[in-house]
Amino acid sequence: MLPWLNLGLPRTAPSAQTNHALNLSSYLARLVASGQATSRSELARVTGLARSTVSEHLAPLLRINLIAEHEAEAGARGRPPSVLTLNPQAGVILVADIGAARGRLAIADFGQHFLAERSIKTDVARGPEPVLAEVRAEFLQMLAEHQIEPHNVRLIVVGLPAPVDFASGVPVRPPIMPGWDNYAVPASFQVAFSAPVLVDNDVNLMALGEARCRPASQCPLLYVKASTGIGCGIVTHDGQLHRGADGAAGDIGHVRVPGHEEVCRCGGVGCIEAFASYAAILRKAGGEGTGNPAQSSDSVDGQLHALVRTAAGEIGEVIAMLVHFFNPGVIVLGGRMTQFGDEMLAGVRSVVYRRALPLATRRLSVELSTLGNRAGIIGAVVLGVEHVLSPQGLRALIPVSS
Amino acid sequence: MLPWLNLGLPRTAPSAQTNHALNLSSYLARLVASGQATSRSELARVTGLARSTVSEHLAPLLRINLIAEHEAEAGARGRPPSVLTLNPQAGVILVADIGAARGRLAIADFGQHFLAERSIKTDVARGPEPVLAEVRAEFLQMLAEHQIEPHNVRLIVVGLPAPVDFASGVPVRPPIMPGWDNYAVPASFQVAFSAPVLVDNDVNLMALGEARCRPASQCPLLYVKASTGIGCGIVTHDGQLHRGADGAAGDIGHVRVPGHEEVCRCGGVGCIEAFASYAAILRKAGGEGTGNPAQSSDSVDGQLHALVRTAAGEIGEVIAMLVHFFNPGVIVLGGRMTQFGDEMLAGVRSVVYRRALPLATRRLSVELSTLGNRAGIIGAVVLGVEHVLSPQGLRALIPVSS
DNA sequence: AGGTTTACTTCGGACATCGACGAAAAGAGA
DNA sequence: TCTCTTTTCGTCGATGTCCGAAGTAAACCT
Repeated sequence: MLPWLNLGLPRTAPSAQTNHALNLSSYLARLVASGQATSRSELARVTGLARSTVSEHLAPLLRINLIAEHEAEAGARGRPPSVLTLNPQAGVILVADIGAARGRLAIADFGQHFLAERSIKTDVARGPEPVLAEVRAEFLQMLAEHQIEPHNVRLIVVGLPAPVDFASGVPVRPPIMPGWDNYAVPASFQVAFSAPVLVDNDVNLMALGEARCRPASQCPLLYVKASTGIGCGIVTHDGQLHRGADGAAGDIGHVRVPGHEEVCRCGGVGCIEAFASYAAILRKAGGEGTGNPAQSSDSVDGQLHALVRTAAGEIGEVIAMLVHFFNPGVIVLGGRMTQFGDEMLAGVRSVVYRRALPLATRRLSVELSTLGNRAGIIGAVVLGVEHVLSPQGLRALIPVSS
Repeated sequence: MLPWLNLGLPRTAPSAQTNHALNLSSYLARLVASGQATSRSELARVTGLARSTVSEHLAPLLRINLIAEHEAEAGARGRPPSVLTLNPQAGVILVADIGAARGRLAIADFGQHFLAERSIKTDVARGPEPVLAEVRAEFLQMLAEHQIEPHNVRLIVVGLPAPVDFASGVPVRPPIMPGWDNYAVPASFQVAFSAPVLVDNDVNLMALGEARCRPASQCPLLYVKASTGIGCGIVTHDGQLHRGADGAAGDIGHVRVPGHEEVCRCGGVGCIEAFASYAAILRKAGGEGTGNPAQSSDSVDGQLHALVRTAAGEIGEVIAMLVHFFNPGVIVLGGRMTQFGDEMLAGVRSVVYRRALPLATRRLSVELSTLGNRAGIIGAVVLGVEHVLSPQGLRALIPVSS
């Protein structure tokens, strides 16, 4: 006799009928957005629904101009379909990937096209107000340059180099951002825009971007970023970001590695990011400061060469452990350390394949990021589009008439 | 301009209408099974559906006798409800938690009551045929003793101390089970029973059992088992088991810890389970063999005391790393190491709370398993009940008439 | 005995989904 | 050029799902 077991129940009953129509509309919109279907007939084929049902649930999306249809150039046999796309005039998403020293801002529409993009200097140590004020100003300027009315902004997505409580959009105990703890980032944007604001950890956004640019079968995916710090983004087998109980998941920079006594900015000793991060390598290589030490691995001098190899190996040790624990399908390496290219990749791979069990590495692939320093804003666009096209997001757009 | 992004889409369209009714019936059945609702009115309140809808979708479940209703003893004001329970006569689930040296078998009904339970000796090194044959024989004997017809067995759930490909039910490259690699465990049971067979890693089942015996808000949950080996089961924030890309997730026994050179049975050097597992401690404590060295921490002599403390600390180091990476809401310690009780708990806790970042440990609780050595069979029953009551499971039971 | 409360069933209406039919718009072939 | 085929799209009735209202049942309270 057991106590009652808490069976794995969804939090909400299926088919509360009020939002069932929204679920279908949302599903259709996401199929169109992902390019898996471009006409009503194709949607019917992909979903298995009747064409009439598809048309019915497409109607509200066309009515609010979220989806546009235009004539297709013919070429096939029968009547040419009316091609469905997300309407570029439906509004834009503002995304900001704020790093410790630099930030990347962009404007995207729901069709996942970048309308504008720029990189700015940020110094998060100055505190939230000046940094966010500059981001807001840059956003307004970018909008003006492209003649986009601010009220056409549907959503703002911000990535921060800190643990973030995603539900409230608030950084929690950031180790490197004095003054940001519990700062209400969404409210800061709502002085200039009326759109909702999503805030997430920057590495989470990069992981999401990489995951969505690959076949879903590669999940679970681990994105490891090595720049000033070392962090990790986790995408589970069903494509969801794993943020952990407190939004602190993936914070592997302060894992202790043996044999190193460097003092870390977190106050601890022997943290991997105190030894193997890009910043630490620069320090050891002779304090070249902000200079760019390596454009390609050919120009790496001997000492730097050795430092990168050792650091990559230590990172590989940690990754090998994560492979044991999490057994991902693919590991993507990102951050400024990937400037060292094959040096970095080989260093990590050799340790991972040597250390981890054959079963977990048999089909594992370890790769460099294909998105480079745009992974953050791409992931932010993904998060934004998925949010707007989610049933909850559509509820805000579709009038309650029906 | 991006390539098309693979937005996070569910693999199947919502509302294919053919199984929509099944979804609702499944949801109702699971609510009844978990004890969250015991009458039609209560179901209506909990789900938000109309009472008539509840009755309608309950009907097929009553018709196939999966759910039974009996008169309630009165006591409240109005008409007493007809109490709904999972019918004990609906059939049984056979569960087996097969360990390296001992196995635990049980018969349970869908109401999550254990009808029979016994422990047997197993020696998995003898290969799959003799071990599974004995399990089958024991099952048949247990059924006979309780006068249960073998054709009333609806499902068989087996836990094995090996990585398992859950979809096919086949162990893959087990490190300690010679001859089991790719052995078709389900087929082995189908010579005696006609029921479907689920096979999973034993630690996964224990993690599932612990997770379901706690409020869902404690997820994500990590279950760490330290016995002959060291393993870990992962339950994500939505209550799902994370099995990894190859079914190898949680295999943390072969994480390397610094400062130890013990040779592990996996062939590596410095694996944590070669140093800090229960078996390793017994070896070091003087090779007492199969004797039971500690019934309570009072009887632990000084040397054993120190060994346990050190081992718990090393396990704590690994757990601290997992906390950094995964940020769980609760960590449950299980396995034979928990015989050392508070000694073990204190050793792990002290390291975890000292090592991990405050953010991730602020609300983290580290606890001993409350289910003890029954966690495996309890988790197996959970997996079985959830499988039978899932929409797919119900489809097999409910005739296609409607 | 009658009122109150709670629980369950039945029934008709509102809505969703489907399949069938027909119209529209292209190319293919006579 | 005209007709046939092909593919797409819209419309309409049939079927099934879900809801709310009304009615019935079974307890307790006064």
